[in-house]
Amino acid sequence: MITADRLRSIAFWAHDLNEKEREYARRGIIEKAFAKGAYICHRGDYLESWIGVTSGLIKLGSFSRSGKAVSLVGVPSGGWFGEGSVLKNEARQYDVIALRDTRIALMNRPAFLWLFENSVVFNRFLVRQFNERLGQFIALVEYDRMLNAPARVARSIAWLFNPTLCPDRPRQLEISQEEIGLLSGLSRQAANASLKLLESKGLLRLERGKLTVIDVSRLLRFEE
DNA sequence: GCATTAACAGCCG
DNA sequence: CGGCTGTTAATGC
Repeated sequence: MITADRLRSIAFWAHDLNEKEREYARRGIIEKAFAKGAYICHRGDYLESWIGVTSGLIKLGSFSRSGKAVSLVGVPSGGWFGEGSVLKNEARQYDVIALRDTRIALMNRPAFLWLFENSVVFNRFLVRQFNERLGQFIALVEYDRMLNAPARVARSIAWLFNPTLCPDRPRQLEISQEEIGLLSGLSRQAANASLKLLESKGLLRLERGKLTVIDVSRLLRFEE
């Protein structure tokens, strides 16, 4: 179980809840650490928790029948995901992998369902969250069929900075170019070339193991 | 053509 | 040293 202070710092959605609701949330949450490369869950698992990334970076993805990795979307520190699987009480649709050492928060299903049944504010949050994810997944269709490498990298990064899914993210993100490649479904070398192009266009700034986003909305629309 | 893997040198913490 | 980056060469769809 976590403290009220801890809840405030890891759960942006809890800010507008009333005291009783926050208390239910707090008591339903534990934290766990995962090493770089570890699976947080596999597709097909019944993981009965709603998950928040409290530090580090994870990736939602899966494997095609041929064994090829399909990367869907990254979730950076501050983001929460998996509400669909908890609500429907169904198996996870995707593998979840820690791209670097990562801490996650797990809210158990009873706590989640209590908030779902009792809190209007929490439900408003959920609707916004679902809506935003739906937009991302629709954009993913375009992503595969129409976009070249730099545009893919641009979107993969921009999605990490989605202000609804991950509000108040610092513009600077600790992420290596290899991890960008994993998120974008590209090799490290291809990610490197794309990143340099995006930097030359003034959309972001590169440092060793870090990047700073300069213009999220241009990244989101970038095509070349 | 475009992206991938392999390989290597340079750099930085 | 070990991890990250920038680049090139060879290969594949």
